[in-house]
Amino acid sequence: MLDPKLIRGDLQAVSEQLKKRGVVLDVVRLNTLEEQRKALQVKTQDLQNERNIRSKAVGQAKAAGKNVDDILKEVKDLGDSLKATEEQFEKVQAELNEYLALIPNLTHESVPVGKSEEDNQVVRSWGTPKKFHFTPKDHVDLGAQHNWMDFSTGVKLSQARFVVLRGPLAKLNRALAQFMLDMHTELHGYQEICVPFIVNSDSLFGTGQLPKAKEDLFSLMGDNELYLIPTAEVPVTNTIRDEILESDQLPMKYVCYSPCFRKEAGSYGKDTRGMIRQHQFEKVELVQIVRPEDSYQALENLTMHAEAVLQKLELPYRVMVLCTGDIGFTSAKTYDLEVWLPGQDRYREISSCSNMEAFQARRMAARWRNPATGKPELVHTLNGSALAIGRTMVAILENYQDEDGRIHIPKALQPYMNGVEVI
RNA sequence: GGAGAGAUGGCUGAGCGGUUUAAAGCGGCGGUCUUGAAAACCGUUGAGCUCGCAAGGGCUCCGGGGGUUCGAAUCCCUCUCUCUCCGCCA
Repeated sequence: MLDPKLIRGDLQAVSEQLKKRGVVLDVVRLNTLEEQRKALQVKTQDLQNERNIRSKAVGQAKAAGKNVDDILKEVKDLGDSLKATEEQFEKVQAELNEYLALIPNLTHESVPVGKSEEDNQVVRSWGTPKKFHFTPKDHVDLGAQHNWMDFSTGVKLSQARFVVLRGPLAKLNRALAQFMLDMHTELHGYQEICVPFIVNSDSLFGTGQLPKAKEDLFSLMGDNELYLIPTAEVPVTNTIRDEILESDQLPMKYVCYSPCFRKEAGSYGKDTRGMIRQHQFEKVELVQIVRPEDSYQALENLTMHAEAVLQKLELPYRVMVLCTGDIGFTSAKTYDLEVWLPGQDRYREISSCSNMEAFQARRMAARWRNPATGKPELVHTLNGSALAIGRTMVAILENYQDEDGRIHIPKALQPYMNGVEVI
């Protein structure tokens, strides 16, 4: 959510900024609603004040043993008009909030302006794509050879975009999670956290998945409105919802392993082959809660922590800065890490690291007490995948294959595979 | 799943229809005293919204939502959560 004061104070500037994202604000409607809000709020509060004063007079008159019939009649009419005004005010307020909740974050000035994925820019590259003296297979063919990666059973158990992993690949999946968690806790100073994989709508509103991306969430049947998490970002970031943190608690750095569930509603026909786009996948997520002045340095650090995983696994990748047209709803600046996939002969996204600034914090009422002012102020929140485990497995299969279709295990990962060097 | 009890500021806890503008204690912060500290004493200490150039006003919040009333922390309905006991259970 953007600062309502900013929208009120300089709607034109906000509107210009959002145009870079391809979002057109209904300036006239917003102005109209805001004028109505102001008038109705003032009127409501005046009437409430009046009611409070009169009601108190009733009490005093009664205590003094006077007759209160006249005052009572007077205040009753006041109550009626108050109720009507309050209803109007709440209606306008709700309409305004509904609109505000759908406005995306403003992008940082360093974010390149662009329309689509095509306009994202390469920031840096690491490693060189390996030359194979044979035609490399893709992960689907490699995974199928011993029935280690089984999509048809996934369909039988659930539906399309689910997979069953067996034997060495199931173990590789577990090893990767363990390896990443150890790296971030031991080398990068994150605290491991284990959270619910089912969350309520308040949490999803807090991190910005609701109301806008509701169609991409799996919801649970039952009386309560509950959803499967699309990312650990939701429960982990929401741990500080409605909190006022002391300054010595910052920065908070959490690493969390979790499954993620996404309907992929907008991706019909995209990546239908293989493990790239599944309804359920696992991920190790980094979340940082920081002071506002530290958030852009934190974004650089967090991105490097994600990169470190790829470097340890010796997987070639490049860092992209997403342009204004491709960046996510809640983000002010995002770096995507793209890993080289020989089977597809191109780079594919394996991590996304973002600074949300105060966008989520405002939705969550997540604050810290600034010692300089003594007042509660909004924190900045960041998160990034480090990494998506399914896609990392895909990258290892395709990059570490030999002519026989065997997979060599990256050195750093061997201790997590009981010393096995090849599968 | 069944029965009962409860939810009040950072914490403990009073209030159960009208000087509550939420008592009191603890904690926090500032001060006096002290070489320094402790103790004691004094003062101070919630959040959000809003009007205003400012000074300074006003409104809302006692788990969430709704209702009764001129007036609700207090009465009613409902949901959520916590605790105790019973049942079931990885």
